[in-house]
Amino acid sequence: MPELAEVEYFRRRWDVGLGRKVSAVHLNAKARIGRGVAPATLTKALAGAKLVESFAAAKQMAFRFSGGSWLGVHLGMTGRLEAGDADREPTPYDHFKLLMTGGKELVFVDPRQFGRVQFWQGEGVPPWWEKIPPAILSPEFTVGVVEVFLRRRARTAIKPVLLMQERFPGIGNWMADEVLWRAGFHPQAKAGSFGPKSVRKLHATLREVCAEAMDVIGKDWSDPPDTWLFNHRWKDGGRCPRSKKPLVREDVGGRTTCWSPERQVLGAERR
DNA sequence: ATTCTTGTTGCATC
DNA sequence: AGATGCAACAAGAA
Repeated sequence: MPELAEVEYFRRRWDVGLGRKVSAVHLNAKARIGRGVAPATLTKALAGAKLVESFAAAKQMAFRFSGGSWLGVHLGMTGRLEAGDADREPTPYDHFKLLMTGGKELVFVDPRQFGRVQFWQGEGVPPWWEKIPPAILSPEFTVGVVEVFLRRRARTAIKPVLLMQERFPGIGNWMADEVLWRAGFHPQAKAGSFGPKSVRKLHATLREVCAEAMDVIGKDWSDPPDTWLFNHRWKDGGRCPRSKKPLVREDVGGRTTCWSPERQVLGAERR
């Protein structure tokens, strides 16, 4: 579920822990989400540490604690962050939990366990955090870098290309479909067939969808308006909010993809 | 019962 | 060497 804006939303759910100290750490050692992290190391470093600040970038989060300790969280497909008091009803998938002063609990819930936690202690930001490419909403995300990347992935359909985190950090399945639908490009158009005008259009639409998603979903997970593809994409018999014609759902590059055949025609990207 | 899933990675192949 | 495609991970939901 979690893409760019949902990740930002979940980051804020742990804000209740800011300024509080960790009184206990629970990591389910058998859960896949903790692969590579020793529960004892985590407990030793975090117990008594104060949660100082948090960050979200792409589909990742980082939580900084006093003492130079960093917790990284990736939510995978079904992960979510919750916060509650001591009387919070546990779920069977509370694989990681921080008990905080004041009786607050910060919980990482993930049924499928494609998500993960990471830990790092040292000067500055963790190495894995530094490797996250420039955000789509940052000045470094230029038309030029999009153009170069599309050329490099020339023979791949544009849909799976938009899912590549190395260039489009935070874009997931629904955002990729939303972008292509708004920009009017067929998901199976080859990345290499995009002309200069279309690359500019794609770049601008990526920015637009990211900004609107952060605004609508990132703040309080409001329902997106019906003018987005988002509200129609999973429904059988769903219709395009612009053309009112039936939407199509089909596998593209291994992922279910929804588009409006009326508006997204192969070849339109050549301009 | 069967097929689906809003993500990533590692591996085989081109 | 770099690009491409796909199975695997796990478990609930439809």
